[in-house]
Amino acid sequence: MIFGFDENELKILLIRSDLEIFKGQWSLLGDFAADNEELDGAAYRVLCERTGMTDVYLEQVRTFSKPGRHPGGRVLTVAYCSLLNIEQHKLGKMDNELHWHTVKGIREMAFDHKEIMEFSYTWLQKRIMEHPLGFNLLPEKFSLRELQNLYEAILDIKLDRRNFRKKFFSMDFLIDTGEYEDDVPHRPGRLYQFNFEKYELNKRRWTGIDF
Amino acid sequence: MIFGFDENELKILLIRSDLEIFKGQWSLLGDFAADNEELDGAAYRVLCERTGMTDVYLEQVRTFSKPGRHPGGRVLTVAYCSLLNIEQHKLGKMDNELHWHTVKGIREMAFDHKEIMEFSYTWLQKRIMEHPLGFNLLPEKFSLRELQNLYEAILDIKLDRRNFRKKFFSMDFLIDTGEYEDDVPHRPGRLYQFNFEKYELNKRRWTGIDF
DNA sequence: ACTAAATGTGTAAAAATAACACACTAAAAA
DNA sequence: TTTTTAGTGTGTTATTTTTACACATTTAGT
Repeated sequence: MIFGFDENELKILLIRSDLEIFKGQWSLLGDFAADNEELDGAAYRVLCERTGMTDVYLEQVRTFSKPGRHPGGRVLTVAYCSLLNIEQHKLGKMDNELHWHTVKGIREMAFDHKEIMEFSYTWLQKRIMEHPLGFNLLPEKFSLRELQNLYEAILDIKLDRRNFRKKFFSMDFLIDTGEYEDDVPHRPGRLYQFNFEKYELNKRRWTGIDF
Repeated sequence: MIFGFDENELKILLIRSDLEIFKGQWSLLGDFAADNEELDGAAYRVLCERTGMTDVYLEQVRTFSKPGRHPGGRVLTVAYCSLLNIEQHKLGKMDNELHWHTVKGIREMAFDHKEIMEFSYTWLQKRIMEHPLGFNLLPEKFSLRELQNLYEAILDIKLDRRNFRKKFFSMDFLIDTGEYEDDVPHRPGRLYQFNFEKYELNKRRWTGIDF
């Protein structure tokens, strides 16, 4: 499950299924693990191979094991969730078979991947409430508005501007970089702070997913 | 990971390792899944075979996959967590090779089972804060004191009597059965309510682990 | 008879969360 | 050029949740 965030929507990276019976359907990225490969490493390998990116958030979600879930025989799938900056990925050359889909818009998928996706999405919604993972979906520097849009998209709810800001500042993860974004069209509003002042993650205070 | 609760301590059911190199060490209960078996079902099968019990809480925790974690070759372990009423289990004839250990007292285990146990224990501590799972470790009818002792043992903290009671009553999961326990030595205290009045789970209100 | 340990009970403080309004700015529309 | 619309900045209050806390009472143990 490779998630990205673009145009204020949560996206997921999919590939066209290469199996005849799932022709035209989309499937999650995956691969078989080598005999001597730890699954964390295998998932990371696939991630890097497919996206060309490194240093990406990745965490195990759950194992799916229904018999018959793969037409070719018995296959267990250990699902991993990854969050990356979609812009950074798009800058590299995009594999032709890969496509970013909106999470909300997907109707049908190959195998039991719809079920896996829905489970992982619910998992992510919960996870993001407990750990500051959202940063991984944004560029290094971002505005509060971008961050709030991200949370609203993932959780599929509206958040209060003031409470959101209060919450994040109280956690003390954000550093005000003092920079402003200038080369995007200005929105209404007095000081542009919310929209254009850039923040970044305070890495001294946040050293991992557990806090 | 088969957890039980006895003598105010969290216990876990272990078996002596049958491998020479782990001689004398304890290991978690497990088995290989059959070719056409869903892992949920396989875990449940092992659970029933070993304990003779049915209708037991069981949930997937995580998959462990380090190469070399099993001397006989590549083995992936999908850990499941089960909570059962230890009294009920003890009433059946106890397999000679099985033994209930205190979770806190275990020093060494076969394979990487110590790591799996610690991960699952942490998982359980978190899980039990979010879902009312504790009931599964107690007999059908139990006192508030038993329930509090259980939470204190699992979380390894002291809880306030009044706040604990308030919390559980506000959740509205408990039914006062009107019964009292008489055949155990009375403890000090005025009305015995906390210690001896029996409650049971309100199954109308609690239909699963998600609430 | 006395001591020790555990009980029953309610309230107040603190912390976290949720709700809310108005003046201001810029873009878009008229 | 004016008007409308949408979006911003800011602080306070109310609500809810969580935590802290004391004393009279009861039984077991000595």
